[in-house]
Amino acid sequence: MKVEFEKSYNWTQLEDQWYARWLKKDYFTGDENSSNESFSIVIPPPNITGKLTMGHVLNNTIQDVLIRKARMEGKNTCWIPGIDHASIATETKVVKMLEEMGIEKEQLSREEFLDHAWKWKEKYGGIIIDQLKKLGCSCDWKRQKFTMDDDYSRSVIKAFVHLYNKGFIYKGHRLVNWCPSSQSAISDEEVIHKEISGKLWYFKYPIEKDKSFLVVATTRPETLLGDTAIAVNPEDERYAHLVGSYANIPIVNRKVPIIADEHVDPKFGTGCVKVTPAHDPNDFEIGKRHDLEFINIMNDDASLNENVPQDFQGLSRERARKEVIKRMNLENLLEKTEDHINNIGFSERGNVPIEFYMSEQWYMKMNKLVKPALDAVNDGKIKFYPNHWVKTYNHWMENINDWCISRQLSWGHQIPVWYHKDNVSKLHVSEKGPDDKENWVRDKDVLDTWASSWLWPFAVHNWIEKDTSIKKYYPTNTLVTGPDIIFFWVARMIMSGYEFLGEEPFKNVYFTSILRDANGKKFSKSLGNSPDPITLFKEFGTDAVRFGTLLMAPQGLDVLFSKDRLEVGKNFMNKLWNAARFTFMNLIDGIPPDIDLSHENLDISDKWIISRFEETAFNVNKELNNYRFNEAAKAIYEFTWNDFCDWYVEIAKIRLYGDDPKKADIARTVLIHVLKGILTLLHPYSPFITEELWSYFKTKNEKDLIISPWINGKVLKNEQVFDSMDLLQQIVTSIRAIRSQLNIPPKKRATVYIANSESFKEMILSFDEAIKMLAGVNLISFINNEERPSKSATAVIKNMELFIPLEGLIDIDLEINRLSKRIDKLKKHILVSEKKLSNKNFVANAPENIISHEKEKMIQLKLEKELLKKNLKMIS
RNA sequence: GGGCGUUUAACUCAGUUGGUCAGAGUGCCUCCCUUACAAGGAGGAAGUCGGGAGUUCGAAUCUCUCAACGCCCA
Repeated sequence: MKVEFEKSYNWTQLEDQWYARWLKKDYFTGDENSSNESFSIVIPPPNITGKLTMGHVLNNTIQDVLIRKARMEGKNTCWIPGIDHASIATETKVVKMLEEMGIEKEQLSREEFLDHAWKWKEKYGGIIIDQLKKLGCSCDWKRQKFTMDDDYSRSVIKAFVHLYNKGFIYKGHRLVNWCPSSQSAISDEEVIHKEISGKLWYFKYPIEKDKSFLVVATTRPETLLGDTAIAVNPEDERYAHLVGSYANIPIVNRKVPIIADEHVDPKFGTGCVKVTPAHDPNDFEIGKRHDLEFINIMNDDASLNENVPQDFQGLSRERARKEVIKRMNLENLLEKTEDHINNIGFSERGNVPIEFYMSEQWYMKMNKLVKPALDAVNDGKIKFYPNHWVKTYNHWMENINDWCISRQLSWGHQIPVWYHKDNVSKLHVSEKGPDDKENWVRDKDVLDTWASSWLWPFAVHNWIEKDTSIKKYYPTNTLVTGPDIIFFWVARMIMSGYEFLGEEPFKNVYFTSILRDANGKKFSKSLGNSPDPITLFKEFGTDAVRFGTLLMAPQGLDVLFSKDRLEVGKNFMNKLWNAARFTFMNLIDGIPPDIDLSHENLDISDKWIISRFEETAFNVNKELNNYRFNEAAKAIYEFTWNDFCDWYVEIAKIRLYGDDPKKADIARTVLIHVLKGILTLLHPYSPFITEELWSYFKTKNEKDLIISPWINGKVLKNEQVFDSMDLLQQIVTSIRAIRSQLNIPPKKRATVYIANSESFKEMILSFDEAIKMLAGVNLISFINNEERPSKSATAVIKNMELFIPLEGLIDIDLEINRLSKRIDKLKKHILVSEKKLSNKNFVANAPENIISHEKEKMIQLKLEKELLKKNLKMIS
């Protein structure tokens, strides 16, 4: 047992100390040989380019709460951490770094580039892991995985080959979402649609047969250079006579057909559109239907290629747009320009508008993978919290498109497909590759990062060897992640789980809140509005940040984050620290002798605080089981502050400072018992401070808090105790209110007279001392109805009247005012009550208990009103 | 255009199967540096529960409708 107790909690030192001890004691490591029930979580692997954000704090604290609680419950816990190689993001960073060193990626061989990338990973990839440790995450670090570890990579390749052999993976030549910044294809999910205010240009295209013009509206003038048709709606009578004839594309001077296609919206622009099959998905379909020419006019970086007139070649798309407009204007072919709101797709990573680009890519067929994944969620095998995400999930799954999985990058898992040198159409697909490697060329592309991380729940184990850990820890219990990656990751993990292991990857999915700043703006790097968690840890203490963050994050709603709200957490930690310090300071010879609380003669406050604690523990469990982390935190907070500190500790002082050592020991024992209970319940939220405080009170036989038994709590039927405490609190609060409102100086002791006290007299006598201490009273005197003191402030509790004589103490007018206000309020409530009870329908239809309750309520209200009126008369 | 969510005190949120004077924290006002804690204690003011309609004896709660805001999809 410790001897000193600092005046305030000094977290900076203690956090690191405790974390080091937990690691040393190996508390975080899952035991594959344990026969205890398993409880496992896989971390959503943060990106190696990333630093800890408040989003990570929220997400990982929740996982830590789950895993710490399970550990205390005696389960065989395993929280598997790791990081994600993040193809595009990492490659972008490495390319940039190389540029700064004066090296062009193109100058390097694949191997040389990867060498640089690996070095970069070694240098920066571990930052976020260290930060997670600062946060206190109790991950099984011995199992830490990286998505490009050897065994993990083999799993990814194995999965590809498996799906290829099943016919689920194919190569397709079509329009893809192209990111000109990373110069790679990206999937539909990586395209972010934004509304941008732009323009609509009206161009005149000469009609071949009669030298008149056809006006088309376009948002993308530069694609004119790749137009191969003009299209109108077949129902559109304005243009019916032109269908089948030809127009001339200005600048390029190309003769193109005027066609009719149902896809054309007659209400858009002039009802007449230009068709650029190689650069627009709708036009691509039109092109196929009408057998049009597909002219690709762009390079990989979206500059114009050799398929456009010489003076446009090499121009950026932005430049080309200006030039086309200029030329059209010069030739008098620009009819007008209108403002227009454009829905533009941006590349998620590159943050530039995407192009639709014709290219050959690898796709994964989704239709067969979807079914078991859809069923699992809809049959409740996998539960979502909040449940409403099921609808979003279903909608996406039911309208799923094939998944473009190839990326034109080097950093990632290279696609295990080889093309024969003599005949490119001859493919080899396998994990090992062809035996005669010299005759084959491997596909240069790598897989979409999500096509590796969708295997995460089982590839973190040695899936290929099927080692014991996969049996122990798959399926996992809960996935905690943001709703923004429900399609990218959650849905795909469910599909892969069923496809490869025939079982769901997790039983529950908790979708976290989205963090916003105080103005409701989403936290983002580009806005720079996201606070640095490490700075916050230093300023408030990590426990306070964890607790405060969870306290402000309601299930299913966004979080408006502000530092002020972390103050709540910090103050709470201070309160807890001081409650423990108080308890500790009152232990005379260390922890009191072993007192069996179930047999000792406890006083009402003891019984009350123990019952309230059990009830709180019960509620905390209930809330946690429903993933209501804010509610559970609130329950601990309110119990600790309002019940334990404000009432129990204050009442206990009577015995601690009294002269009966036996009674004092009982109070000490209860204080320690409840305090340790609070530490237990709070530990998952705030592990450092609770472990530290625990160390002051733990007995020789007890372990560190992190592995001490969890408390489930129970609801004790203890009405007498609750009624007594309720009465005490009412009396104290009423007296305090009178004192405060009538400006009775705090040091001035008051005398309280109680009339009509028969039924409560004994109860009141039993906590006579508590009332005196808590309410600043020197004498409590029971009186008859006839001897009511004149000139008193009064309160009515149950049917008792409390009198505090005013003579010499205060201003009578204040009391007159106070009583009048209360009487007005009572009148209002009585009116409502009377109206209800005089309603025949109410009396006839409402259940008996409601009616009797209403009657009783009205009697009480009336009684209080009458008594107060009487007293008002007496003093005025 | 389709879907989802939100709307309760100045702010952030609770409010379970409809019935108990509609609650909490922060902020605000008053008093108090009382020997665990001023990062604290005591008290107080503050709400036509987004608008409208309906169901019901009774609606913050159920139904419909309108509105505003946010997110996702097309």
